[in-house]
Amino acid sequence: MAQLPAQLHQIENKSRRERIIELLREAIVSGELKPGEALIETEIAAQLGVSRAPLREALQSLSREGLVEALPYRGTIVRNLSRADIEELYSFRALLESFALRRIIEIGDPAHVALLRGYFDAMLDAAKRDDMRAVNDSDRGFHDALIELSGHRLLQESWQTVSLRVRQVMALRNRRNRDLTKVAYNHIPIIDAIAESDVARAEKLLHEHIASAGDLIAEMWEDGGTPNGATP
Amino acid sequence: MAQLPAQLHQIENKSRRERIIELLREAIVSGELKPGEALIETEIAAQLGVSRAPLREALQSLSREGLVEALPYRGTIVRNLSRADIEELYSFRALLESFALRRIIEIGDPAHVALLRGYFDAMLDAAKRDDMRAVNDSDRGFHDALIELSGHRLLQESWQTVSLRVRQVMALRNRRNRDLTKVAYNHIPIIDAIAESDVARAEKLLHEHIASAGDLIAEMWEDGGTPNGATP
DNA sequence: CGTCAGTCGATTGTCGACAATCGACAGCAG
DNA sequence: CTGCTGTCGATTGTCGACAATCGACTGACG
Repeated sequence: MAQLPAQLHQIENKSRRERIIELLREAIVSGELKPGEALIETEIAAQLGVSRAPLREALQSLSREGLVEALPYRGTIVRNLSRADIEELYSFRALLESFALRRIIEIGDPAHVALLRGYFDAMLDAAKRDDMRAVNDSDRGFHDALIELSGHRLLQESWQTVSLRVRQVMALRNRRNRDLTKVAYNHIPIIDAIAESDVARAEKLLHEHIASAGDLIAEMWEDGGTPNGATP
Repeated sequence: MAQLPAQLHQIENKSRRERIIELLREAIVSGELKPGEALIETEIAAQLGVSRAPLREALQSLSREGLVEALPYRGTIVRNLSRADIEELYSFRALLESFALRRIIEIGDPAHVALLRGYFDAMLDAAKRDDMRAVNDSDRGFHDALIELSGHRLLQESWQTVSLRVRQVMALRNRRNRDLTKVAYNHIPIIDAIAESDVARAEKLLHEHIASAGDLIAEMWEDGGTPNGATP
């Protein structure tokens, strides 16, 4: 089994369905497709050059993930986000991340802490360049890592959904320019608490960190659509 | 709009897909379809008298729920459950129910407590008749209610997945006959703690309640298949 | 003018047939 | 006997056409 030139990449061999899922998912969480927007199967299928079968299966998946809402015989729309949804999202997010954090401290691997510090360094670096995009990416990396390092697969599954919706919310809000370096430095006490295995303090800090982010967004949120209750 | 005779039921008007989902889901969580078993599209479609299109969409959903595993071009099998899966399942379950419990206490509605007591009464009643099935149903009702009463939709979504897998695990284990009335009475201190708004105590009791149930099952679990790691 | 049955276009739900991919096995070379 | 290569059956992935359902519109009727 001769080892071929190392620069050969694995070729992409995903089904149409999977690629459609990723494509639509990215369009939704990036805000390109806005809440309430109708996803008409015939249209999208034609646009992507595929038949409706794999497209329907993709929409089915997105529906399970909660990114879209499928109304029987009436179509599929990008799910609306009410202020209550935002609050639920962030409270649930705090729950999941707290759990991950407890497990990480329980494991107590110094390499984990080092990895988290790595994300902080990248975040701070980006903040100094005032590169908001990079700051957000590092921030996401940090929080994703928190879940990943917990080693809890069920948690990771659940996190995916939550994480996607958080990205969507962040893409949709009016971006208020806070002091980016300040945002980055917010993560340091949390990492320190983890390093010191201080569960209570780490949990408290993380909870505040997430809650304040959630409140900030919830406050400026205007219920565009009527997710479940109406204003008739 | 004349009110028709009250004994008229809403007629079932679900798509084939939905009915297939429910049917297969029930077959899996009841243990009728065993972990590792292959679900061949052509076979099942013929057996149910439907085409493969709605069946595939149903399998897609079950795959998202984690009840089955879809291997590209190689078929779909009922997901295997390792001992590690059981432990993850119960630790996550404890997390979700604790969260629900905190919210219920925060809401502080006496009607909620009354409802929970209702489930306990039914459970105790069934236990005295030594009706294991009814005890399990009431137990499930109690824990489902806990989630429901929290009023947190995202939590409810997440719970569905967890709840289904718990049912599956309970259906698959060798049923050890414990003292049913003892099982029922385990719930009383939790309800009392909720009634007294004692978060810490309620949470501690609930956590123990779930952990002991999980440990009991995990101990007697024999890793049938090799979910992710192998014994070659 | 308001109400209600009937009709219509748009869209989703379902079907049967065809194409693509996989693992297993047979056959050949060394 | 060992290892590689090509073929085959089984199964999934995809397609285009048809059926079912919905909301909006129309128009008659009180």
